[in-house]
Amino acid sequence: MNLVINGQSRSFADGMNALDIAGEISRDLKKEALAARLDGQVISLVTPIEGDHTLEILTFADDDGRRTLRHTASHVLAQAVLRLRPDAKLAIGPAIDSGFYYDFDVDEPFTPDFLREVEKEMQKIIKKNDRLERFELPREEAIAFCEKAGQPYKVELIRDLPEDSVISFYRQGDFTDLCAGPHLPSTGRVKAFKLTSTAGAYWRGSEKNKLLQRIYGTAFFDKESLEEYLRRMEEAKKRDHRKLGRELDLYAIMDEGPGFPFFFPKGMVLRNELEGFWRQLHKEHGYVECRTPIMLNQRLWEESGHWDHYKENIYSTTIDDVTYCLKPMNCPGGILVYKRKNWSYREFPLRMGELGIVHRHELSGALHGLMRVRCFTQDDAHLFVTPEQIKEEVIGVHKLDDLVYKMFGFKYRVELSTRPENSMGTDEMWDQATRGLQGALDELGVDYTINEGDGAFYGPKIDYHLEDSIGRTWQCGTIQLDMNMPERFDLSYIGPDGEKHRPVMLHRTIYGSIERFIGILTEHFAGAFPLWLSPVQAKIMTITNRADEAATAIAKRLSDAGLRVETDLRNEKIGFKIREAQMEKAPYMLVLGDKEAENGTASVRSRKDGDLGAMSVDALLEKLQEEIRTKAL
RNA sequence: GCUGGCGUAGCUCAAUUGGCAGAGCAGCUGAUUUGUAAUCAGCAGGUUGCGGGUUCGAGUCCCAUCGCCAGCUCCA
Repeated sequence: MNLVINGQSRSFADGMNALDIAGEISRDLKKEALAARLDGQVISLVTPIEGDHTLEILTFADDDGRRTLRHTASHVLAQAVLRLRPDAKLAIGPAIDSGFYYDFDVDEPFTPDFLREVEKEMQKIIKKNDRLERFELPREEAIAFCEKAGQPYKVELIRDLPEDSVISFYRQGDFTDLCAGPHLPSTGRVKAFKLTSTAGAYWRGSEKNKLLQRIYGTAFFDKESLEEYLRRMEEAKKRDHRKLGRELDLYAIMDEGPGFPFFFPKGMVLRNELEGFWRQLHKEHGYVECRTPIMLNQRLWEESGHWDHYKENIYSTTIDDVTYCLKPMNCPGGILVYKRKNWSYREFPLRMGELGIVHRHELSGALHGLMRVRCFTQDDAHLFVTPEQIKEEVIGVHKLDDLVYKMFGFKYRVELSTRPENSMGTDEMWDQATRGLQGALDELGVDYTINEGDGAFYGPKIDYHLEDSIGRTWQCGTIQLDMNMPERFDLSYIGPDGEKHRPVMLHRTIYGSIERFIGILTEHFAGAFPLWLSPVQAKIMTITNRADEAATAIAKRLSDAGLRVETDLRNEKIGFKIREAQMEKAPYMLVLGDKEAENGTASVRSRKDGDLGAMSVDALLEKLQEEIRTKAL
């Protein structure tokens, strides 16, 4: 047979497997091989190959290679748990980005001590190095096999497979599991793993189903990589925005208001800078701004459909027999602003922004620092457009998102979410709206994944996800296409034909929520914000109190020029002052002693580059202002 | 909301089988006038989340409740 491997064509004997072939290429590759990709399909290293194909040997560096290793690790985990708890019922056990998990139905929840026992049992299984053998069964036999094994969840999984699907199992020693594969050739190839945590998880992800016990773990190709990963996770925890928010005196959430963040003076600087930039950017891109009340009567929310679809998340209060709702979204308010007058197509697209404060009663267990709160400010905007303008406007919003995220150095992931079950509107509207969003993404050549059934109740949406310090992703920007609200509120504009037409509404955010975005920013920069965002941009410190006057003068000069400065005139050693300023992550430290006081300079120290030497105040001011103007990272 | 874990000084953490609530940092006071990541000394700081209970005695054990953490669910 002829195989093209990494672009090179070679001949091998028919029936050889990828592991043998890797061995012929190099001894190292054979050691590192985890799976193979044959004509694009991932296969096991021990699957015999015949005929002419394109083959790739997959190592840990490849997503599918990594997944194969971790998937096998999850089987080893399940095997170990079954040995220790023979009555455990197996649910599912996939590889995930950070490792793997397995869900079990057990009477007693797992404890941390039990995890250590499971790890020991896994070591034994790995040491024994059992082969993983694949076999297939016809549907009815597969069901009978799982019923006999006392595995009802597996039976349910098989019943849900399409009639004609191949049902495969993997056996390793005393353990067999329903699984599509592929897997490593034997358990001994799982060399470096760790069980990291336990958690409850609902069967098939629905809270209506039984709560199962999940064990999370991770696995790497070698011990060093595993330890490196665990070390990195420890480091990342130091960047947790909840910790930095307190240490840097930016913001906090107190027991008195779960999910309702406080912003301290320094945190307010971040908010104000972000909002100021937002206003400037939107002005440049043809947006106008409005503000709508944070509380409006219940009738409005009934009319908009929020009462039916979102009631359990709405805070309300009744006064004078009228129920008022704290707005969970800005759109109905924006719609009232639109409806105040008649519109011509000539005024379209109408782009109306609002930094809107919304309240949502999120489940207590879902709250997470600034990332998920119960009160937040959306950098919202509603675009009222003609159907013909949809694509162009979506493209325009995407470009704004891209510009903002890139400016901060964020990588982002795009998802297109389609019609959910509990939704309003006709199939036709949804089709048209979804096609509109998809068409714009395709035209832009954006990579995106489709999230079936995850749209808003009034329309499909494009979501932008950003990562936190430990790799969890959070939705920030969103573009939602809405043909329902205009219908419900009977919105119209006058077209070129002089007739009334229905506008299409786009709801969109870029930061998503100022609070969440600040959380992400804090973690992204580990609290060392770029100069333009830094709460204190320059800290001016004296060596002796003979320099106090010069320090105060420089502080005034910089402050008058619009910079945020603080002075440290305390009678302390300069090393001590620098240490504090460095820990406060002040981007610039200006040291003033007798020399500087005499010749009117400042010794400049940068947070990241250390001592930069003496500079005149003019030169310094110019340098800082340039850095702020360009929003340098 | 659910499952599990955890709540001790502003922060990070101690406190033996139930037996006198403690340390470092931060804070305050005093001394020190110092050249690029910690000067020294002293003082103060607590209804151990809140409420019940068991006990001669509870930070420690039990119940309830609030909050936090991880995950699930949900979502900007």
